[in-house]
Amino acid sequence: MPSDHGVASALKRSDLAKLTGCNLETIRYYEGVGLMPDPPRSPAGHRRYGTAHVERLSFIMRARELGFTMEEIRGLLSMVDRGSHTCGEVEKRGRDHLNVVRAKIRDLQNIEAILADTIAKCSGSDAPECPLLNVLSDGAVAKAD
Amino acid sequence: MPSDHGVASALKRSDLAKLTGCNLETIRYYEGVGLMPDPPRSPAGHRRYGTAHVERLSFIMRARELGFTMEEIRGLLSMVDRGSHTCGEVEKRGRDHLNVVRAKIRDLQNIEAILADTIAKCSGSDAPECPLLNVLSDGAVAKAD
DNA sequence: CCTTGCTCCTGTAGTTGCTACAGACCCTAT
DNA sequence: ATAGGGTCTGTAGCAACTACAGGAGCAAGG
Repeated sequence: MPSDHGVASALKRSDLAKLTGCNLETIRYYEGVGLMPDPPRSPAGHRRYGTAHVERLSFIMRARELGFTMEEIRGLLSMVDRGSHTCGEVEKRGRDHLNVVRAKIRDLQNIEAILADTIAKCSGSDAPECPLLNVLSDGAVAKAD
Repeated sequence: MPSDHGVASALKRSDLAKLTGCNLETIRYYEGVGLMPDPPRSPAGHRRYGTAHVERLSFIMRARELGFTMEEIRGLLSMVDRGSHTCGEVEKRGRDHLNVVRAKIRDLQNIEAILADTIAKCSGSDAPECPLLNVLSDGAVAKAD
């Protein structure tokens, strides 16, 4: 049985990584940039984590999955840390992010439409003439008329 | 009238930037990474561009607008440079890229749905209780039932 | 002719969000 | 005791640029 040096529910960095699905190195990175607190250390200097760390990193991971940037996550966390957050405040940040997500979707859908339309006109043959190359060379976006 | 040191249709880097909409520094970057050729120089070492450069950079800019990565653009350009490209080959690269674009759209639409559903449940009030924070804390994605 | 102010040159560092390595420690099991 | 892992640190790398510092050139006004 491994000693835990008296630290309650002491998890190693690799344990935290497995529990949260976060990359091992990324944990150290988040500590460096201040998203995660510096954890207590074992006498040999090894990081020891508890349930609070698991919860915080899980929060970060889920925010990441929703596409929040690190700055946005930092903002959300500091609101929660201050303990003075309101649903209205959080909602506003969520809405702002949603708008960014929707803008990205629109951009990608534009690209998708142009690519799909253009590729649909490709012969796929061994000829050098190619509608997609024409679009790239001339900027002419073929109309579907 | 500024001398052009005998270089036909000699454009300065800033001219090329304006003509193509490319950032000034990015031109130098593209030369460094080999997307653009090293241009001829004036006696004082200043870059001098011609219409071929304008066309190549325009090609790159349009590919960029369509979301092609630099490696994809490099591939397209080298096919054209070899002069041995076929429509089938170009179409395949276009299709591969289209698949990537569509995957990104799907990912973002998932995010959008979760965010929109969750935010719709926010009271927007001064209460600390917040559906969005709950999702981030628990991973519970609210159902619209 | 000379200065003023802009452009251009180079190399390098910063951005975002990680990821991966090298080389040194430490810990566990046999 | 020693072999193998895991952990520690600092640092470099990725995409794809962007920006800056410090020096040189160049065109025009006085």
